[in-house]
Amino acid sequence: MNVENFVEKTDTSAENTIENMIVECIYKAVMEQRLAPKTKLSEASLCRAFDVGRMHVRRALLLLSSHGIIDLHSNKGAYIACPDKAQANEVFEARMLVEPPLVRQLAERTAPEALKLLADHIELENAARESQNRSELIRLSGEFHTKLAEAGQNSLIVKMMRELVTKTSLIVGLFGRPRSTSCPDDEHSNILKAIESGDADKVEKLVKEHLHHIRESLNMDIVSQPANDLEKILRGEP
Amino acid sequence: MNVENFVEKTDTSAENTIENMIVECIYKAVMEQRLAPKTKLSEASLCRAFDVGRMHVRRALLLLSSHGIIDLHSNKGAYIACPDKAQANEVFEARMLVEPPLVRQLAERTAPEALKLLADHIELENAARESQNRSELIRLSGEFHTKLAEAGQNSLIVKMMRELVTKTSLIVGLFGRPRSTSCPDDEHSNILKAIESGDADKVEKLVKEHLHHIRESLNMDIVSQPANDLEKILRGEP
DNA sequence: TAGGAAACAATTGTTAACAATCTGTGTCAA
DNA sequence: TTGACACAGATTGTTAACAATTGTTTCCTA
Repeated sequence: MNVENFVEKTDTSAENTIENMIVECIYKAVMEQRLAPKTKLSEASLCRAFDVGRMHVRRALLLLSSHGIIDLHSNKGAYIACPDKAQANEVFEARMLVEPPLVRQLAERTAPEALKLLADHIELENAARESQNRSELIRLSGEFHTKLAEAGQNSLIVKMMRELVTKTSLIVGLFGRPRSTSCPDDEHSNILKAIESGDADKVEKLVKEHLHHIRESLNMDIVSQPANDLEKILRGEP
Repeated sequence: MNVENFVEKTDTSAENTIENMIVECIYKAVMEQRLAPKTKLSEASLCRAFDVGRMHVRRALLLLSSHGIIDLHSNKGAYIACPDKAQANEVFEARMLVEPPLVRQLAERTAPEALKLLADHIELENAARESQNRSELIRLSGEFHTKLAEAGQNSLIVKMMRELVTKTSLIVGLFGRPRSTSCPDDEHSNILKAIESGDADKVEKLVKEHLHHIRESLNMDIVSQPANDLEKILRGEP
């Protein structure tokens, strides 16, 4: 039997663990702004929601906190992260640092298949926009930037972009105008066109502008930080 | 009493947890190349080493694996990551993407205090080089790049650089010439000078060259990947 | 009635026992 | 000698009970 060759078949970094499943679900919920900052994620409720033991939930929470998506307060529980102005600025600074060279590299050399995936993704965005599926559109708008990273074929960059984009979702939810989606309508399409035309300077400029637009659509000076106690007083949130 | 203001004094993201302590120690050991790739980190031995319960060890291992520093094999244990050629290339690609814009930004605007810290660090490197303290020099050489990120004041970038630099340590340990330290002697000093002189183009070029030098000092085609069983057969490693 | 202490409930943190899996060794038969 | 099989030991994965902390309610007193 040639079983030897298949050792580690199900094993090697399959990442199909329960913990990762929970993490993925919460990432997605945050991306769709269905989980707002400061929302409490109690262990018991997560156990029920995913029908798993407390151990897996706690491990998932640890991972999420190490990614900065939630905050773990000792003896008090896990809460969706609520970035303040300074942290929001850090996220945008990091994106301004990483994304321009990333797309520049894409313009210089990218496989046609990767470009096709990006084009398909933009179609999904358009469809969601037309069907007025807001949460879907919000998620897809963010994911476009993750897809850009995926086109770059570097799993480390992809991972970092996923974190940054997810945090951006939190920030837009906090500081954005009520009905705004994080990305202006046709800018993604223009970015893709610039990549396809191989114009590195142009795409770098477009991406910088795009990030600026997102940032400028926010008002970080608002007290949007829902005052912990006030919130509880006004509405009876569990 | 104005106790209200001091709520969360000891709490807010203090990060002084046992898990983080363990993670820090292992990071440091990897940076000093005292923990070689494929080294097994059994739960029991870590419990003894740090004198903590198994729970904390397991949580620390989970964090390390999510950072890509160790690999967790189901039911088999935790092993220091052993990057293959492809993964090593990803690390260098990511650094080539992030570090040039990072130092460019430093050249454009950096507080004098931050530059002082970098100069002090280079002094430490020189001292370690002269006193032939190899493991210290290896760690400091890597940490210089982390300090560059710290000078940029962005905790997200710092975190990413720490991961990248630590993985670079693993890679250099695997593919590097036996006695080489990861960074050529005086290049750090030249980089700092270029930052101080505010010459963004020059420092970007120097950093790119620096990364190229590190990469070129490696031979990734060697079978350095210590065959799992061979290693155990030849030496009686615990 | 307001303030505060005490009991209670709910939630998180920790430990220890148990279950499942893997590793290595020794025996036996071909 | 080689291979298969079974058993024992060690290691990891899981569960459940227990401890500790927080938050809330109740009740008593000034």
